[in-house]
Amino acid sequence: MPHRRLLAPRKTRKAARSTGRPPAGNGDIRLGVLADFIGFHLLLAQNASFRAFARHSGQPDLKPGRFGALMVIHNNPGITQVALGRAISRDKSTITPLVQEFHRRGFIRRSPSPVDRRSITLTLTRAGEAALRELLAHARAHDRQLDAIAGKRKPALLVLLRKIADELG
Amino acid sequence: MPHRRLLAPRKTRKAARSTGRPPAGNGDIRLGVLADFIGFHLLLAQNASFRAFARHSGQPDLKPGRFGALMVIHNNPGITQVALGRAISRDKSTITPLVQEFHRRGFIRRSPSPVDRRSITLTLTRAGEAALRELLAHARAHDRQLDAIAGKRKPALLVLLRKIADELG
DNA sequence: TATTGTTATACTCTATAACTATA
DNA sequence: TATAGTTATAGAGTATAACAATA
Repeated sequence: MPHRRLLAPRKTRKAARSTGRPPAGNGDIRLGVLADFIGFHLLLAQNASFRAFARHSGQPDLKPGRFGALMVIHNNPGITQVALGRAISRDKSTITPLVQEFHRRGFIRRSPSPVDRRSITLTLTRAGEAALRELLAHARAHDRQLDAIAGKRKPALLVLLRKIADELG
Repeated sequence: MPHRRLLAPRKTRKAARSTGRPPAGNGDIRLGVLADFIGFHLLLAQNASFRAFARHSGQPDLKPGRFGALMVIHNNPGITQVALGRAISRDKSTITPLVQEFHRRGFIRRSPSPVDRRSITLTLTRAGEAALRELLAHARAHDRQLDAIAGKRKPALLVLLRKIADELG
């Protein structure tokens, strides 16, 4: 169902990040029919997973959306800004400050496209690759927690999640 | 937010995956090691579920966060603003404009608490219950799609998702 | 002193529209 | 005409801090 954030902000601000958890004390709240909705539990699980990752990633500087962008640049070196925007479903005007931040931090190289002088191609620098590797290490450690919870049901779980993403997307 | 969408919605993804295209011209993006992460698929599934719900809910007027709040008030009539905030993990300063909007639209009644003169208790009006019912109908229809995808594995899926939310939350 | 609700303010993320320089 | 990237601006959602009333 509801694809609404019932429990947690999808990203926490600096102050809230120190605790990393939503305020406690809602134990006596009744959820009603929501309790049987797959979508609702999907939401809760994803939020918990995200919070746990943010808590342990130790990269308070690298904001939520940045990870996916780094990943896409890594896997698609030479991608243009507009293509990056399409890949992560963001408008080009949203990409501009993002790549500016990456550039300021020395994570990417911006080179004029050899084939289209309007375009700028993006590639990760050594520092960018290193930052991504570190994030990936945290992501792997985090996913090992999830693996431990899923146990031998992991393949079945992945199949279901993939089906949901494919058939509903 | 939905959160970080790493993939464009399916319709905008290009099908052509065959010949020698430039490494990254458009939406044909390679995901790399993320592909085996539970957390990543959780994210995609939740985003897809969210988009599908938003697409079919046909309630442009009722903004995202509002549904969960209505639900909580329905299930906990007489709840105070601070308690509502805790239930949906929002600060009380975020709740104020939310309840003001509900009140303006005739969805809730605000009565002074009989036991604590600092508090205001919230209950849904007829109109509020009706609005919630309509949203619920959409939510149910949406979750039936998810049920169809999960099939007889639904109970096992819910168990896993609950475990993830509990142990990581 | 602590808590409830309100207000003032600020920050993040996002988009649209207008602009430029190319195509 | 159309597209790539930048800039200006706006809106939604959230939070912190300070306040008055009350506990």
